[in-house]
Amino acid sequence: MFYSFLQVPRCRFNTLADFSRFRLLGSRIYGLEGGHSRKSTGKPFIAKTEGRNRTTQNSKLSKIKREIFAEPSLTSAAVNVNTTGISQPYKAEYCDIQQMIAENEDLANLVTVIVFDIETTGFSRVSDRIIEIGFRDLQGGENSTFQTLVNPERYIPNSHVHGITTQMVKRPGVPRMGELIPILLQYVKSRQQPEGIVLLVAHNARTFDVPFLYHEFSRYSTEFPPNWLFVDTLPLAREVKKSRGLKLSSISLTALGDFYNIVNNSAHRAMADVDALSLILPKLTFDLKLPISGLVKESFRGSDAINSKKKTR
DNA sequence: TGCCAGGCCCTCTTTAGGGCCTT
Repeated sequence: MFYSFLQVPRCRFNTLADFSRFRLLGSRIYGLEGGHSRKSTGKPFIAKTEGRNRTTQNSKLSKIKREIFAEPSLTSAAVNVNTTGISQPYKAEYCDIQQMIAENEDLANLVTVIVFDIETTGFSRVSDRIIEIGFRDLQGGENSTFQTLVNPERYIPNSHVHGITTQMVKRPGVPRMGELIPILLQYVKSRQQPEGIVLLVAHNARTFDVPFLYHEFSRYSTEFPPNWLFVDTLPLAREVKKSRGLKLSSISLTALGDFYNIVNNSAHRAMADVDALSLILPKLTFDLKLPISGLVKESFRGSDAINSKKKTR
């Protein structure tokens, strides 16, 4: 029997419901069960506490994962990470990751899966800016989610899309990107396993979220940490639709949510979309019979998304 | 003056073009 790493009957991840929350700052709480509001948070900087102590949970999780990934097909031998287009400085680091994976049969214990989403002032990675981010570590535990508005220091022309207004992001306490990056790095670092890798998952990550994030980091002379890998769920959804012959009119996040009966009352708010994708991802990996080693295989570096060129045919 | 995002995928294609997906 084959199961997705996120959808195993034996494995109950206490990540997506029934959690209390810890707020670093702010009063607005987002959750999967209670729906989401487009109203201003007023104090936009929020982290959550979710359920149990993470150490205890990790212990159980590790045991479960050891059971899940005991199958030969899920060992590191199956991992074949594509290094095409990787710049030389990154290549050495990337080889280190490959070596690390190859030397560890217990791959799952090395990988932290974080679903993320951004809201922006528009589609141009060059001229537009990020105005909201949301992150969720699917392992759950304390402070497993991270979300905040971001002050882009400019007018927001597309409030009709996400409900985020210029006034909202100009409030005191809303960080600018330069202030947020160190905190974001610290958040991800706090979630990863020692010497582990992080899979950051987003819908249309390759051509939207990752390039946007990359350019924002570049503006502040910051590079993605070498242990960050990205996964785009758009091609996964495309593959599911193709291989299973699903009658999906679209593979947008909204359409996928509808298809899998996932309620999202605040689409186009970062954390609401993160929560939706957090529920869609297990469905996709299950349908594709994709273990975590498969997700690693599907992953790419941030620099790959920037350096890739349009295919010539 | 005109443009104003860009990469992937599909097909009525491959020496191309249009739709999709993200905000």
